[in-house]
Amino acid sequence: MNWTDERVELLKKLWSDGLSASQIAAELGGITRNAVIGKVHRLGLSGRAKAVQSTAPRPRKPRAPSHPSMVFRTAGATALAPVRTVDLDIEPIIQRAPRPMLEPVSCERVTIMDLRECMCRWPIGDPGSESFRFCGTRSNMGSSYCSYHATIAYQPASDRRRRAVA
DNA sequence: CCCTGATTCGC
DNA sequence: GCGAATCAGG
Repeated sequence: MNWTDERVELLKKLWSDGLSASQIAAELGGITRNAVIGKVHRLGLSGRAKAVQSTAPRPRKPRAPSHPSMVFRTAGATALAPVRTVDLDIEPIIQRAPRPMLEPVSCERVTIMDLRECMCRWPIGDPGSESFRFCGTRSNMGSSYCSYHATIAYQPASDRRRRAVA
């Protein structure tokens, strides 16, 4: 890979923009960060005004499932059926935070549309995240069996007057 | 250990 | 001139 004028100009730009050598190397492609640094020095570009972010903006690791039933197995060591979820345009409000569940729940899952007050239900994921969902079971397990279910309310984000409680 | 830039030195 | 190897630092 040779240093064409085009690549050198891009290198200058990215370097002045504060990108790290490895980032620039990835951007240019087919080159190592050492090559970038070497070139930068040969061009006399070293000594940037500011090293952008000393704290690396690392992507966050995905969190663990928010409900034990996502990972629990039944007594027979049979994996639970995949949780059925529904993608709704809702604005959830958790009125009581979930606590660890006492027992694994193995029963039919329902969407938030079918949730009732008596049902075991819980949020999935972090409120505010795109992947946030509600899930519940159709059986009436109640809090004596499942201490994890949360008392939740939701309202359509598009129409907050039509507030409903699940 | 991960990352960073700086430097050296054989090619 | 190039860049891998190496170094020093956060």
